[in-house]
Amino acid sequence: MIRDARVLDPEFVPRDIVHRDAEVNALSNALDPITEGEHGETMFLFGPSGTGKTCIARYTVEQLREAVIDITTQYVNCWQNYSRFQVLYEILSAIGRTVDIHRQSTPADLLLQRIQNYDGSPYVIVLDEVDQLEDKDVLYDLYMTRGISIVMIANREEDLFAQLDERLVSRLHASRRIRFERYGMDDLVAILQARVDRGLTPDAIDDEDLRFIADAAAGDARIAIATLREAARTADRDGLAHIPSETVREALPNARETLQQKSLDRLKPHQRTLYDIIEECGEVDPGELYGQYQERTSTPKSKRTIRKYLQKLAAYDLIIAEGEKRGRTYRLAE
DNA sequence: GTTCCACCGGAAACGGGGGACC
DNA sequence: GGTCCCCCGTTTCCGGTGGAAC
Repeated sequence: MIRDARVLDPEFVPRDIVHRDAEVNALSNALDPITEGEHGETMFLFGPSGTGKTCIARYTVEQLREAVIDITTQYVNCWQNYSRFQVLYEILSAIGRTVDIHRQSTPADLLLQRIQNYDGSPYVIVLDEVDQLEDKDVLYDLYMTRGISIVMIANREEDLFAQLDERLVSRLHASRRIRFERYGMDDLVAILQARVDRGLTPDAIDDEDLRFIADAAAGDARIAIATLREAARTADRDGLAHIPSETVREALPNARETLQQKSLDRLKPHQRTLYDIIEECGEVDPGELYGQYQERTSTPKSKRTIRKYLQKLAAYDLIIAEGEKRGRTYRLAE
């Protein structure tokens, strides 16, 4: 039944984008000067998870690569590459100047210097999850580097700008922003249908079941595609030529669990302990949480480190930190 | 209204690990 | 081998803040 499993991969970038024409056009226009050998505009893409920001950025950059023969591009996930050094290293690696760079001892300033000295083809950098960068000053350095066009992706505009210093805010104030709203029901159905057409055999799934998935995903394309993938894999494993409705319904919780498990797998052991405690307690205040954490760990980290871990868990959407300061409690995300 | 205190989060310091240089 | 420099995870310090107790 599965003709092309890549299409069902959450990272897959389709050849044709459905229902994001305005966003694609806005980003294409901003980067269009590059086709004339000029500099692209600095862009921000804002919106909730699963609204297609990363997909649109990758797609548009790919289109640009097809239009411009001589161009360099790099996608950097600032979640995985959150330090100044890591970001600069990723950017430098795309222009092949990292051979003699050592991750433990080379000064980050040397990496920046090499990027600033780069005088090759136009360079487009996509910085995904840019709000997860620990050192935001690197954005200023990159902004001031000529020959580089930057596309930055984050969930919430207010949260990102609250983290930037005034110098950066004033520079980036004029940058263009594209806001991504949650997908509507019909949009999600169309996205799923496009994946079905390319990835599955004809009539592999009923329209009604596609609508069920779209409805249950509540505007989040990640969940919708993961559910389709889960259902298709189950039916394929069972040797079926058609995905039964009950398989689709069973796939939904499994898909959510798979997405959540991916986040859980990225946690360090101490972070996982914290998650387990919060899961068992339902809702817990910081004092109680740290007390239980100390009991379960032979070499507990400091309270400050635990607060950093909890911030990470919240940023992963695994937990919710409710209230401020002393009135704060932690509980699992829905 | 005031005081106390738990908690948050920024900044600086610390220490381990690793490469470069002499 | 010793020293220096750097990155990075962690700890320490501390000012700010909101809720509880008085």
